[in-house]
Amino acid sequence: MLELAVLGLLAEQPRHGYDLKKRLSETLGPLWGISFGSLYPALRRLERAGAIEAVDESATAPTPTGTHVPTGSLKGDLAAARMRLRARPSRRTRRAYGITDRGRAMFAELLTDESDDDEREFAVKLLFCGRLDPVARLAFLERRRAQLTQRLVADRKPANRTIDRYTRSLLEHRTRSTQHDLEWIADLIAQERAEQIGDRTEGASA
Amino acid sequence: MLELAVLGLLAEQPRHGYDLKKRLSETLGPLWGISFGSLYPALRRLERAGAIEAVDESATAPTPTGTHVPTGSLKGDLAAARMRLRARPSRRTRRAYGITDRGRAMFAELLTDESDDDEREFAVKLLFCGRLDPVARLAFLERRRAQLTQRLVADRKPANRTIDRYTRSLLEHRTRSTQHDLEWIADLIAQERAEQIGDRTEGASA
DNA sequence: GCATCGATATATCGATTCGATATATCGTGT
DNA sequence: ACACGATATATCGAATCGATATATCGATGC
Repeated sequence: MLELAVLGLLAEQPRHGYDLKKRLSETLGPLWGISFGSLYPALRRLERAGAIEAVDESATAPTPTGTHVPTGSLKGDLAAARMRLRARPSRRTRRAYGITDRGRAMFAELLTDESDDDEREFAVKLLFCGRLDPVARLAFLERRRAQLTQRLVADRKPANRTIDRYTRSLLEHRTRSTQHDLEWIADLIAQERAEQIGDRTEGASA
Repeated sequence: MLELAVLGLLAEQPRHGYDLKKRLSETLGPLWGISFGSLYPALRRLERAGAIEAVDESATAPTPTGTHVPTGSLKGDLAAARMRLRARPSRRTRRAYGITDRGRAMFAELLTDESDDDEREFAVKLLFCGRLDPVARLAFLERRRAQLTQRLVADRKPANRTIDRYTRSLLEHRTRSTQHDLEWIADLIAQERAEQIGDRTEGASA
């Protein structure tokens, strides 16, 4: 799971641990607060497996991450100039990783696997599903749709036991949320289909 | 977290592991698929800590869990009669646990703690917040509201980096979901307030 | 009767993840 | 000069997961 996320980000460009964590927390937000205690071990795992490797920063990365958008003050400019001079910002031995071919293969495999994803896994895969071919992507979204539909069906028959008031509220809210999710996925699917038809038509007319 | 959930359920009545897992998965649903690999160790932890203890089933439990609502056929009745005769269904050495005073104290403490809950923790606490006094319950709900409001504010300023199409969709959906959650909590809070006022009025008139 | 299947039930293992903590550097504000 | 907050990596023990093993029971089919 973490490995998929890490490989997905590193496939774009080399990054270091802190940066990976920031990106992922920004995007996955409250759904998954990744901790360094899992991230750094994961990086070492991936490195041992030959999926990623340490790279020289500044070589490949045009945006050195920590640029921070200086406040525009004179001091800010000076600081930026100093940064540029030193070439390597290097806050406490920064270690950037890049993805290898082996890693790319691994990523493709993890992204393609058709298991019954939980909320997190779905979110992570969605984040990278732009790298799937249209057919696989549609299948991925359809799987999610089926899953949510199934969940709604299960929610339909309320448990026979006595339900506390707050429990009932939670259950009802969950059902509404699932419906909300379902509409969202349905929209995504509709868009995908529209585009695929569009592509075909263009292809035929060309 | 698991401890809070287990103690909360056992405070109602004695239960065994499998049953606990079923109840929790039913209610927390996709948010938290508790595994036996965490449940059984948790039970032993709690037992070691003197928060729960093995109890004789059938002694306290009027509903033997596995009642299953017989199909109404003759065979079903016979099976039920056999069950009743044997008194102890006992599928593979079933171990039921009951809560102790120590456990009740622990539960109260876990439920009352005012940390910044994640989604799971909030759901679990909500499940049991009926056992909080009205003031503490309102405070709990208000904390959640503040948290969600804060999250919306954070979502407001979109990252400066380039965002992939699916990432954007995910982000937008997350914001909508948070709004949805916020409305829900606001409703719960409104209800609480209405009732507290109602109680005060009744008390004054009595 | 008997075989088999699915639900019930507990247990354990290795691997993953979490949460807290330690440490260090850098830029900024005072 | 100093403190502070953001950046950055690392590690530890504990909690959790996911898979697997094992056993019993009731129901279904032959």
